[in-house]
Amino acid sequence: MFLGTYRHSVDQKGRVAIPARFREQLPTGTIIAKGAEGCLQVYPPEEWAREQGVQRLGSMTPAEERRLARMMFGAARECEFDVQGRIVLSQDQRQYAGISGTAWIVGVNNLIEIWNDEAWRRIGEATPEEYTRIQDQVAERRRTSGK
Amino acid sequence: MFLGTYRHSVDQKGRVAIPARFREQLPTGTIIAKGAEGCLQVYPPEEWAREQGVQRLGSMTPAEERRLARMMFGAARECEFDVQGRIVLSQDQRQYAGISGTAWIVGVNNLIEIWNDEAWRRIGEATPEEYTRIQDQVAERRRTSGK
DNA sequence: CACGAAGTGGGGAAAAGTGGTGAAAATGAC
DNA sequence: GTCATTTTCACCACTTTTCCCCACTTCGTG
Repeated sequence: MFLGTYRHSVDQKGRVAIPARFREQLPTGTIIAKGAEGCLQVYPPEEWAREQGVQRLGSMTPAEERRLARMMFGAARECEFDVQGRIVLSQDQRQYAGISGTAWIVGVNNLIEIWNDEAWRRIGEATPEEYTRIQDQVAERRRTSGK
Repeated sequence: MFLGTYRHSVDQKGRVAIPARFREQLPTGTIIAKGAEGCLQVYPPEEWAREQGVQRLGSMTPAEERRLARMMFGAARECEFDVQGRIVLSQDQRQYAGISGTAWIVGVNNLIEIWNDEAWRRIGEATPEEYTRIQDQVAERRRTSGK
């Protein structure tokens, strides 16, 4: 389980330190991919396997799903850690996520997300009022849509 | 079962002592997260499991749920007790709950909440009249909405 | 009043994160 | 095919943060 938010620096070579708490849960075969809302997502092998199961292409696959699968799998890469526990974000990945200088590294239960400052401020930070409202909203939605 | 309110100090490192009565009911795997109305909530493992059960993030997760999952898990941490029985509140958590100097630690049946002075005075203290009114309000709401 | 348990505060060792340098590998030009 | 240039990655040194341990104070109890 990945929990917590960390702000780490990204140097000119695109290196980011993955928090030690996260790193020790990430075996080789961990994948980094593009994610929704402009973040990058780090998948442990089992979680990646789950995605592969969900997004399997075939002759009956609708166009939109084909597109998603191409983008997602096409842009993904295996993570390689250096001795200090850092991974290198490719030029392409940094551009996609708008990352330079610093990044937020966020544990989201089953996977990890990497965000640029501005996007995380918009998506992830919330006043108590906002947080309460969103929580109530999702709770209400679950209640009405039959759990 | 967690009962009672305690006022403890929060030092500059963000450490708070959890009351001994509470601590002895909290096994490893206890989680601290943001809660509604600006408090922090301490979940014993079973309570946390029940709470977050559904929310596994994947490419098929709807937007609202993604947002909530990011905020919820991003702000949560596993509690780690030192030898004195204290936990560390992260910078982010302290800011969210407006905590510095002292905090109220409140047992609320199945979980524990942590409040700043001012918020707890507002939320937690009530005159007999208020108390009665709120009780009746909740009872009425349950009656009308089935259950 | 004395004793023990619970809470508070601070200092130091160890771990985690950051930035830079140099060697090796890959790429491209001639 | 060779040489030069650029990129990549492994290593090293430094800074910062975390957390572990010790000592003191306070509170409740016998």
